[in-house]
Amino acid sequence: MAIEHKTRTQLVAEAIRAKILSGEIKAGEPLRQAALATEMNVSRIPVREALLQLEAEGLVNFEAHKGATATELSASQIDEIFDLRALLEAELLSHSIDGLTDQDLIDAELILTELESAMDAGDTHLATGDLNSRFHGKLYSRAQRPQTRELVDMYSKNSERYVRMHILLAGGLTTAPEEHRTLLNHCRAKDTKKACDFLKKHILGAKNDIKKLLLKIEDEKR
Amino acid sequence: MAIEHKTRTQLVAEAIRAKILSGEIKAGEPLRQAALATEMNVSRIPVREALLQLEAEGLVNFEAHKGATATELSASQIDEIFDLRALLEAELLSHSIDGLTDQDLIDAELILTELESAMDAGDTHLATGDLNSRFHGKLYSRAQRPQTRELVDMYSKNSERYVRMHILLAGGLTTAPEEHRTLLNHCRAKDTKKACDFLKKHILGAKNDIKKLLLKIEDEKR
DNA sequence: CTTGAGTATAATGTATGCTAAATGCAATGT
DNA sequence: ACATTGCATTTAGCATACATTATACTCAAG
Repeated sequence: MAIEHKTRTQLVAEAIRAKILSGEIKAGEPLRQAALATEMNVSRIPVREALLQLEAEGLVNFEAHKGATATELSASQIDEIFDLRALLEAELLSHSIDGLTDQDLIDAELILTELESAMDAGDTHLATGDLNSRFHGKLYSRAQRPQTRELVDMYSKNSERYVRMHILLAGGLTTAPEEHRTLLNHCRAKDTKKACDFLKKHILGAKNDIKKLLLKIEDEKR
Repeated sequence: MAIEHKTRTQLVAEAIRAKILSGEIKAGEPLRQAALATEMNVSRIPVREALLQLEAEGLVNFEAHKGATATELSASQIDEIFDLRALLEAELLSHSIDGLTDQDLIDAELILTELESAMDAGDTHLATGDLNSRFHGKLYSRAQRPQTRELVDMYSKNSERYVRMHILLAGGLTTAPEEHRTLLNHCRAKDTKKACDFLKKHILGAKNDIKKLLLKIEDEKR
């Protein structure tokens, strides 16, 4: 039982990350080192290092002598990221699907029902952020592709805020629940091709919804 | 013409990166902050930040309170990285190929002949590091997929040392030149499917060569 | 009124030094 | 001889202080 000794840098990074993902810090907003430092009772050094880390995660843009801002994803960037996700997640699934145990599939189904009841209850926060990624993650859990997994997690985290925004503004991805069921069934049948193709469609479908919304917002800015 | 004002952090990062890629710093070797700082006549702060950046690039492992080490890629990690490269580079090429101009193709061919004469002259350094990636990069140049491109560049940089090691130890990838020609011809013909499939094979072939070599080395360690 | 140089100010970048954690070694006890 | 505890040394983490860069503002010239 090793107790975790977290460095201030890690704590600060977690705090800022949470703020960005929750929307408390909006896209494009500048992140002042001094302000964050005093707010969290640390010096600017750990703040700087945390920002550097978040830049690697794609949540922050760091420009020399100009400071950091929360990244603002344009419609075209969303487009590309979701294409990447479709590609990478299908790859992961293809390597994982044969290794999925009965228990894994049961677990995935449990997560699904939990997700559905959360959505019925109107809990968009849990429904999108945590449960959704846990469902997908469960399906990828047997892939034994740590680097690919890391990429996928990074991009899904990064697009999470936009998915959530979309659900709030557009009244929810009402198609998602059935799609998840279909995907799960393909996995049960160990039908790799169908499962991966369907997964790609699932992700690209979400992309199109979100992109439409973003384009509308970008237009309205003029 | 804006003059570049590079921060010390950036300079240090470049220096350390070059040392790792050139093999001057070997995989697994610890990177002492104080030593690097005095060596480069800077304080430890820019060194720390540079190491953080390099960690994001996958060239360095950073463990709290224990320090940084140059990453050591196992055979299975090489395996995964090259699979990713095959996937991502094919994706890039598929988005770029239709946009390639005649001039692009001429440029690519010029790079190829330069590469070939460099290899004939036994210049493995130039041949692998720079020219090879410039050839591939030219083919991807019209993709308009900046994030994908960034990933591809990252992974190819990261595996560069292993490719070079392979060339040194195994006497060179003698198949590469003809393969590059074939790939270029498919691009000229705008035959997206053939080109992408061939590119994947090209990358996966290199993977297998390098993996064999790595497995042999890993065995010899016992 | 516009434009441009110069300066003031605020933010980032970096050095120095202190604090705290991890590692190796020695001493002590079994 | 071995394990274990405590100390010393090394190294990383962090705070404070200073240097440098970018930017906004002023004021003068056209």
